[in-house]
Amino acid sequence: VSTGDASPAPSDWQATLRSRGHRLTAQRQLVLQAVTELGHATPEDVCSKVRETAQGVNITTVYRNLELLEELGVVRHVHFGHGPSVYGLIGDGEREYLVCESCGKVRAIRPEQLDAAREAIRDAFGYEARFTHFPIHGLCADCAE
Amino acid sequence: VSTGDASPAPSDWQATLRSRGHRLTAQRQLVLQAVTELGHATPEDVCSKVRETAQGVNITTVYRNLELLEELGVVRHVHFGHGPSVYGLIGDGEREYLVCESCGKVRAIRPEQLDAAREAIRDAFGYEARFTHFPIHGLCADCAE
DNA sequence: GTTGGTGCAAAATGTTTGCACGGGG
DNA sequence: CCCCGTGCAAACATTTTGCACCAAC
Repeated sequence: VSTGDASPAPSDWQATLRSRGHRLTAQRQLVLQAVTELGHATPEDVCSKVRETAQGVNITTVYRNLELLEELGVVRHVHFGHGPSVYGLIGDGEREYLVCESCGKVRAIRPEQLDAAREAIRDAFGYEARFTHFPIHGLCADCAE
Repeated sequence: VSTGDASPAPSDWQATLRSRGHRLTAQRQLVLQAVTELGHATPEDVCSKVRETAQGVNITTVYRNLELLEELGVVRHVHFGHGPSVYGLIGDGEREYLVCESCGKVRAIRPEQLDAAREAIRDAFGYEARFTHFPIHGLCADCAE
């Protein structure tokens, strides 16, 4: 392979799809394209984006395709607060998140930046912490003053 | 005062309630009693428990009283996963939580047990992390093997 | 031509709101 | 006797499910 990437290559997901007996549909491609272009998006956001290209697409289809793409390891969802899930590309690696409880600002970081914290948690509790699905909540530097 | 407690004393919330123009009702007391007895409970759980004593109580009333008791600093809610919020007493101090993504087990810990992790996060990002509202997710020792 | 995918409607789930009545202070 | 709290119904927001039809392969 030319890329040293651990996650599926940009079009490899289509092969995985097929090997599992799934089909390649326009909606499926549009949902992935929407997530790619939007960066972080709710199912509602994705649906709106998809409809710019294909009018009749139903939100149900968006939910079903986001779920499938997540199973394939192409996208993942995060819970930033009380609202809807937010989907994003995995692409060149996972991200973990810091969310400020006061100003709501979200900061995406690379997992290795949290290794010290993860180690402290592992040492104390034997837990291997992951902040990809539920982010770290707290007060950011600006709000903590 | 006889207790050195930072949070309101066991019956002090009633005074705070009154000072804010609220009233002491049977439902209000029963909701708090239910949370106390259940330890960790969803609004649905609390409602069922309350109905063991007073049949006609509506879940709306439970939601409204949980919200009020939270404003008063008597209870708080946590999000353990995709389901409903879970309420608990604050009583003798806050708790923070570790939730295993694999087996679903929840471990409650005292905030100071996470001080090393909190310090690592503060050093790296200037964030003051709180795991009271959204817990730490990951793999517990048993599931990480 | 199979059988998986889609659209639509409806249900399920968790929570909030509007409103008239009743009870706490 | 005022007005906060309650019960009830309905709305709301997010996600899931059932089913007939359509389209990918």
